[in-house]
Amino acid sequence: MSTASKAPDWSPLDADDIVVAAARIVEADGLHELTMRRLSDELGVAVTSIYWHVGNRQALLDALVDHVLAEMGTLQAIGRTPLDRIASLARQLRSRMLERPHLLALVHEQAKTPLMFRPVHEAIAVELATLGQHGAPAAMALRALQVHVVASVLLERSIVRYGGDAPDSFAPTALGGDAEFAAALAVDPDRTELFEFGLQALLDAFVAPSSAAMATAQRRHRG
Amino acid sequence: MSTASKAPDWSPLDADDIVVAAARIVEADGLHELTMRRLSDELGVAVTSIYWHVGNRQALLDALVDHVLAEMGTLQAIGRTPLDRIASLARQLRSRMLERPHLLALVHEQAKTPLMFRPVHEAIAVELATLGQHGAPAAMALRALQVHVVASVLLERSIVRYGGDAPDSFAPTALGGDAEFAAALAVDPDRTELFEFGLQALLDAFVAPSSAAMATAQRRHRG
DNA sequence: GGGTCACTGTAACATCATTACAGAGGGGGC
DNA sequence: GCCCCCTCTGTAATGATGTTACAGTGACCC
Repeated sequence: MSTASKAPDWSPLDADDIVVAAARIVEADGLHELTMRRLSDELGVAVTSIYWHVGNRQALLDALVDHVLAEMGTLQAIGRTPLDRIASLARQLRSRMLERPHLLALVHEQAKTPLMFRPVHEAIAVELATLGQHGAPAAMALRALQVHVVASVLLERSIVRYGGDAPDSFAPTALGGDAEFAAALAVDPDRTELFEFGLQALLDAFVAPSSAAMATAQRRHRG
Repeated sequence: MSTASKAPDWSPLDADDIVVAAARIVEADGLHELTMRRLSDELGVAVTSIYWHVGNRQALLDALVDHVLAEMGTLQAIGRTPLDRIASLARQLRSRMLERPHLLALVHEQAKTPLMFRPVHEAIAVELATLGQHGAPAAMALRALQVHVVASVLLERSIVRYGGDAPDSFAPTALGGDAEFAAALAVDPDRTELFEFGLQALLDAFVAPSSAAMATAQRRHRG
């Protein structure tokens, strides 16, 4: 029926054009600036055209989320060892998410945050299998990585938006006089370093089944 | 001047009453249900009274965030070893945050997420000092815990809201035929177990300075 | 030429945050 | 008493938002 492009020589407004324009607005000025009127103004059409093409605002947001998720594509692992390749995937995903903070906030608000892990989901699963991880523990490892990557970016954006008037500082007396500790808490953390710390802790837990794996194994036996 | 309570016998509407009522609305029905009209209706006053007492909506949200943060109070460590005590603090904070999902979302939207770590911030810092952690590495450890606890709750809420029609599943062929792996990914994860996995990985990294600490140390040397 | 389909524009409605304005009630100064 | 100010409340308006009812407009088909 309407599968062909129908020769739209006069005004080729498509639902996709609307989503792209909406993504540009959100990425530039944030979600609260995405209003139906501004969107129609920017596209040079009437508001009702937006509604005709996408339904309503919620449908537009849904399409926007799908667009963002699809745009992230699939990432390629880099490195020789499986751990290196997993780490490279995690870092790439983090970078890509940090590039679009407003769209990230949108996806989170629409409760689709877990889907942002998709670009690396399968690749990391393959690496975990190569690493010798199997069954439920491998699924746990994959999800622990997901929590760390996605959630740390989420929190990192919040820290950046917060601006940070050194809220983490307090007198070193409580720390046994460790002035260096107190000083390190007073300044902005190196967020990349922080990300790497948690990432390496997880990777260590994968290869060295120390107390982490033990605890979950015990819990699994009891449960 | 107006420090005394002024004998308000006819209608003792206070800014605090407004914040409490707002907190109740948000906790019950979510942030989008918190409208100035509904708030004034629920309090039995006119909408302008709200404005007179708290200024505007943003000021109300700020006061609400402060109220929520103050209400969380300070948590008490439980356990004999420092690691046990740190873990208990992390678990308590997580539980407390999970109890108020809507207020949690509010705090996050207001970019105050990092402040939610405050109830355990100092207590964990003390435990880290007891554990022998000092200076910048101790600050890094503290912040890594902050990221894991706060952010994992944030993501967990998103997963719950998402509902989950098993988006993490794919055919086991990609996993070398590990059907158990694929099956574990198809069902809802045990989120408490997932939290414990990441927590234990971090605690292990604190006491066993393996590749995690090594990597950050190397980066510190180069940087 | 008439009809239908895809699409656009005008103008309205309800709801929201916000505010200009006019009070009401009491306390203090005369 | 009386007047004024201070604190607080209510009425009614304004502008922005999402949404929709309704009327077109142009192209295509028979």
